[in-house]
Amino acid sequence: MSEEKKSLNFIEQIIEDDLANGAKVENLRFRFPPEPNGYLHIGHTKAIGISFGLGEKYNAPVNLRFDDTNPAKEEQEYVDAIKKDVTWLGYEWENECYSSDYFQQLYDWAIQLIKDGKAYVDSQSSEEMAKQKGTPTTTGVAGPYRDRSVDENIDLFTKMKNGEFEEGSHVLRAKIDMSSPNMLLRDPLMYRILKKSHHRTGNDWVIYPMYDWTHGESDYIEQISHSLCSLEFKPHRDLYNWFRDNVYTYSKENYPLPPKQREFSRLNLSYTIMSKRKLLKLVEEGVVSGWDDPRMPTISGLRRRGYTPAAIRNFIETVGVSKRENIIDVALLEFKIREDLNKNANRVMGVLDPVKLVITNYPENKEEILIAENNPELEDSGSREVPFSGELYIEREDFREEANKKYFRLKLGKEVRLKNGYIIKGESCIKDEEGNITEIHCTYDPLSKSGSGTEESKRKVKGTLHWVSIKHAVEAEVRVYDRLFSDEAPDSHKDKDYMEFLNPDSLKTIKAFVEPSLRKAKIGERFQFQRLGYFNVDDDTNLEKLVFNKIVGLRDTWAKKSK
RNA sequence: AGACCUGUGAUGUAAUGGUUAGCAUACAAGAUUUUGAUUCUUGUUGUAUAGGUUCGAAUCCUGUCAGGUUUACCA
Repeated sequence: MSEEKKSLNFIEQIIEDDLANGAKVENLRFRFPPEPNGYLHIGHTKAIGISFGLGEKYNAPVNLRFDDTNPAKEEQEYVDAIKKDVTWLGYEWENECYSSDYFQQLYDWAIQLIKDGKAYVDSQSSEEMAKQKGTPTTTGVAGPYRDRSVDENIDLFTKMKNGEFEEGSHVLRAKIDMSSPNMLLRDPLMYRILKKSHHRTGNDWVIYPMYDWTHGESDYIEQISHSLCSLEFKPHRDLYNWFRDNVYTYSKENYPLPPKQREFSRLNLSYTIMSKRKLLKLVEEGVVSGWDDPRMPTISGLRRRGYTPAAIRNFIETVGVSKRENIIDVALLEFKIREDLNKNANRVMGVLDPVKLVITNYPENKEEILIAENNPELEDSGSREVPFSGELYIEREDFREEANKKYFRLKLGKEVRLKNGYIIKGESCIKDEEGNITEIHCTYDPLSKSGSGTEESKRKVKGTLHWVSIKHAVEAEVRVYDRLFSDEAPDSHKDKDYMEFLNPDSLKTIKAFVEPSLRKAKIGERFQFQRLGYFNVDDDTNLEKLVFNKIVGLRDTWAKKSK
């Protein structure tokens, strides 16, 4: 591998600088810390790619840590789904960690902070506290409980822990600075009472630590060197450091390396949304069939749609890392899956919108076996047999009675080639009362068979059509997807709800006919339906029913021009 | 608007004070093609803005403008 002077992104630069300033490469350690309250989406892949990518680059461990401090929203189902998705993407974590495993340590440190006069129990309502907090432009004021004695604080906090108080009656707050320009430093909450069962700790705890108190200290316990998160946590950094520096004075023998937080901009993709809450609503309201609906931007949705881990990882790689807001064109993601599948997916023929084609001079009842290359882009991918006969299906839009020279497909009096087969000439067509074409008649040139080596077989005709032999065709259900939203940034409008932009035609279910070799196709297998696009075999496939998802269409300059 | 962050073609990103600002996607033209695909060639569009520092500025400084974040017992 030629490591051409590949430029470093700003995070890699920070790490290189740290290394140059004495940090040891063997102390590098990263983490990916999802909250198990929903399914991972393409946006998370960026965070995953950054931390696990750094792990691969520096041969450093990367933990998968579940940030499970809010039992009201978190479930084991999500933990399992997240593990499956990260694994599917091809990453291996060093340790599977849970913030809930640190609840006791966090509690012990909280006691020390109280003893040092750096935390206190507040017994007001959240409204009262919010009022005292001030606003970004006005400073806050101290509440009436801010100067409780250490003994009283210890007593109250112990009782909170022991379940002697109701939810909402008391909280533990860090005592920092009510006039800080950073609102997060105006005595942030560390603990609240929550009498809910936790998916891992059950009913052991009735007080739960808040994100800010938990996250940095979890990094610290795991000795994460660089805690990388998205930009909206930038203001939390001061608080991250405040907690870290205090705890460090208590535990530097056990945990010698203080971690540091750095922030990057999150990924946004055009024509979709990236908020777990909003995605959950699509699931709950039945707009989609589930978290893994192929139209969803979730990892599980992309997987079911037929995306490959390689394509997604390449996409993330190409997108890069910076600190500016961005909306990445979904066309880039589509390019990446085409790039992968063009190289790796076998070619087959299927007709999505069939019309009958009869070859009038083809001997009655004759059948032939034609040879078709599996993948001209991949050496040694071999070939397969495709049955041919005098009655075929072709795509309805591949025939016109008459058309101008720009139309390369079948028309009356003109020739095209049937892929892997013969050159045919349009002769006539039959229509029903409404004028719809029901049958096309053509003649073929028996000497023009593909690969036969004859003069005739080498003739150049402009168009080539895909087809299936009616007698041998296999019926299949094909699900054709369009973008879920019609707007480029559906949740960026202040005056309109993202639900207003739902595309009513995002799913079309079609009855199609495919070549018989696909009878043996396995769930998850991907193919290029020639001239149409890439498709995979959906999970709903069973012995009676073959179901395909359209992953993405081929690039189609003709469709663009003919508009 | 207090504080903080960010502004490079249509989109994303690179250039770490030093040649005509690079790459990918997108778009366009041509060649090749038994997929109007692929592949190949070529082309179009950019340093938000005004000053300053410097021999030299996308890069450093200041102002302006624009966008974002920040006032949850969520993470």
